[in-house]
Amino acid sequence: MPNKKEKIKTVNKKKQRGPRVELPQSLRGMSDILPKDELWWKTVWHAGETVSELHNFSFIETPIVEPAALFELGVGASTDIIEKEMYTFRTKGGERVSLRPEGTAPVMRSFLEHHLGYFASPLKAYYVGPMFRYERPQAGRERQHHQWGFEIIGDSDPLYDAQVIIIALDFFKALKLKDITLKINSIGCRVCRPTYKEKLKNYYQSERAKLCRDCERRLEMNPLRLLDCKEEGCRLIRARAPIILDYLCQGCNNHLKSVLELVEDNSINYEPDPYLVRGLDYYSRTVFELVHASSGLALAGGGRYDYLSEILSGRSVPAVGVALGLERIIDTMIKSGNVPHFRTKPKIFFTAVGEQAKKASLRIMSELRSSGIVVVEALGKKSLKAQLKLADKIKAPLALIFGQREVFEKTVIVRNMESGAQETVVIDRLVEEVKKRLKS
RNA sequence: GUGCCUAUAGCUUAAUGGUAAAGCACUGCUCUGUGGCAGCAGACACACGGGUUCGAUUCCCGUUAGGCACCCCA
Repeated sequence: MPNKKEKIKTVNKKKQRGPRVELPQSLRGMSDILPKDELWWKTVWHAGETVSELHNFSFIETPIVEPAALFELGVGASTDIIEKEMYTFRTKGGERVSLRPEGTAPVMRSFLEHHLGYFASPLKAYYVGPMFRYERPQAGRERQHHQWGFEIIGDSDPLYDAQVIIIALDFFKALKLKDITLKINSIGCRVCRPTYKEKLKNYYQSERAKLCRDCERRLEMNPLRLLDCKEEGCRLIRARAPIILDYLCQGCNNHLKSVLELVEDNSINYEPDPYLVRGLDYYSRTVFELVHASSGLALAGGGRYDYLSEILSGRSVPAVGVALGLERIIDTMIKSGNVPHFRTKPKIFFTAVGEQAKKASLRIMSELRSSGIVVVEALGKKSLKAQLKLADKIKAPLALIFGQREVFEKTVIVRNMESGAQETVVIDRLVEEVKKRLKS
């Protein structure tokens, strides 16, 4: 006997194993969003839609691929994002194109290309979609990630700086995400920033011998980044470094003051951070990050970009915006014990036994669905037992049982899954009866 | 791009220089038209490639992917 069994086993195994093929995997740093995370993503999308509507932001969507020059000009050719992290390639037609590393430059491009200033002034628009950066993945960093962004284009009033901060915080509030701190700074304008940069460079030059190796490099490449170094020695040097606030011009100073006043007026928990500098060239004046307390991760970042339009088109259009990192937000919510609070409709489970019943059931399910009832089935399963097991698994409040007998009687059994009570209902009244039971 | 760590079933984790075990999940049976509980049975894995070896899932190297740090950023 055992011999027989073994023989069959091996035969089956051989049959099942086809030729070995290698499944192409997803690329590094690019992950699938799987059904198990559906509720998280819907929670975020729903919060985003709600907040956008309440603030009257219009929807805009730009292509994922743009001319490489858009970002090289807009974001800044010497920034790390462009220099090392952008996916740039040639198309068959020979154009140099890039996968967008961020959303602001494309929205500005669209604003200028379609003269959206005529649509609304200022234009308030939101976008959501994937962004691409060729980086080494680690916690809170992926090569493809999703951002939800808000832009206000066409006005330089500090009120709008405050508004983008508020809308981002409203987003977090809608997600019930707590412990968010606003880190804020001004990086000045092209009048005052160069002076400060020079001062900073001079100061660090004098301390050069004590700097770490990275900072020696930063001194030449990007002096503002010196302020970011986490080395103990460099931090000590930083403590006595000139800070930009002392070098802001009158205009920038007033602007920052107004923004901070508005932030305080709205009782926003904030921390002025004179060392906050952001890696994109187009920022001017206000820059900020919204940081989650326990992880220290920036969940959103933004600022004013009054020069972007000029760089792209020669026309001066002031603007301010913010972008939220969706993967980081979901990750943070999971880690801080939040639950997805997106509400799905109750699902009722339809079971059918026997060929005839199964054939007739599609029509009945259609009728239920037309009335807005979510119907789940597993008609591929033979036994009623297996079908009811699934009904239990998805926590359906009601199961409908439709078999040979019911086909003839033109009825359906409605089973309350919690109490186990069941009633026979004529098909004509099924929608009505199901609705009645879902309400109570 | 640099450095360190990791890779066993769908998931979480064992063991082993002689091709692998468990829990959860899955399929089915006990129960031919009634879920949750239980029992039983079944299917499913050593990431890929190379080397050392009589023999490698185990040791070594490479590739790929994941984690962490740097760099930078959402």
